[in-house]
Amino acid sequence: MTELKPQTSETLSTDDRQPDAQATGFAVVRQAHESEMAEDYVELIADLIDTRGEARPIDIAECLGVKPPTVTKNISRLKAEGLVRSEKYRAIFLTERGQALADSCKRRHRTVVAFLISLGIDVENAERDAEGIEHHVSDTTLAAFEAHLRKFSRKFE
Amino acid sequence: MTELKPQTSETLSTDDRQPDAQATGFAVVRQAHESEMAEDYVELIADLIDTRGEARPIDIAECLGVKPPTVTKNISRLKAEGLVRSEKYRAIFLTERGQALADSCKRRHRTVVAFLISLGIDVENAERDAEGIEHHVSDTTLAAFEAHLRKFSRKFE
DNA sequence: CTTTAATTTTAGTCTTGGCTAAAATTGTGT
DNA sequence: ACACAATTTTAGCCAAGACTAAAATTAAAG
Repeated sequence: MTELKPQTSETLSTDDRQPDAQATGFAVVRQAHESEMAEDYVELIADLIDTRGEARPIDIAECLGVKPPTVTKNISRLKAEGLVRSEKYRAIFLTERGQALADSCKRRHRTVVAFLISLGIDVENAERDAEGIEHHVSDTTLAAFEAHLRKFSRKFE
Repeated sequence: MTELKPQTSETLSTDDRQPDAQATGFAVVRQAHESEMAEDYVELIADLIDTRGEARPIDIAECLGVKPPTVTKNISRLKAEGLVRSEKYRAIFLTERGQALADSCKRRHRTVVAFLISLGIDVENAERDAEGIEHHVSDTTLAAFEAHLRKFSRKFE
């Protein structure tokens, strides 16, 4: 662990990283954006299969707030990436890899939501913010969230 | 404040919101993505003016990890939105509105970074994750982060 | 002051992820 | 079984935001 210098609101350093460290940061964000679509889709597909037995494009479209043709196009990309299986005019299924991705996304999502709730944020806001935040939480940060949750839940034993 | 129902890792509800609440959530994320560019730029421009006296496209490009033509194009969009002022072949300046946006972004950014650090995350990871997270933190969540920080900093008095 | 280097802009291309309109297919009700 | 409704796909469009190559302009060096 790097030296824990307790940095409070007072100790606000202006960003003094080297330009390319900063640039790398922005690149990381841009890269995260590219996987967001895949993550949202596989997570939702898993959910729909769980709750309704199948994942139909029209339901995916409604849940995501987009139109069916958008779903068709994106599904074909996910298929090319080996995350879903699908035949024309049929419901969508996840491949092994797709299922694995869905599982880890779901876990991450639930951790972020539970974490925000543990901070006193109401469920609706927690869900909304988690949707955006979850794609940018590194493993390190996820671990910190989980640690905080464990500490938090001990208060209720 | 909405009822604080302590929901721990055990109490993990699968997402039971109505489809359009869910869809709205994804729409919110898509909308956030559209303002990310503007936020990153004005925040960086303010920073460059502070630290180097002026914000040149080539420096913006290097800091963001993109090529100069990308900066030119994006700056012209920000200009159309009334966030920056610029004349051909000259450095970039912020308008009143741009400065105000930069200020609130900077504050948000610093809060998120300080919050992650208070969780025990090292500075490098905190900075990297904050870059992505900050654009998806609602006012409600930001307030919760600040509340947590105040509580945290009391431990060091 | 003039030549060269650095910077900025223009022009044109690409991919992603939205959309509409319309065609193809599947599913349903009588 | 057939007509109508719902769903899915195709085709073609758009805007954002990245890129390269090359032209325009500004800055620096001899």
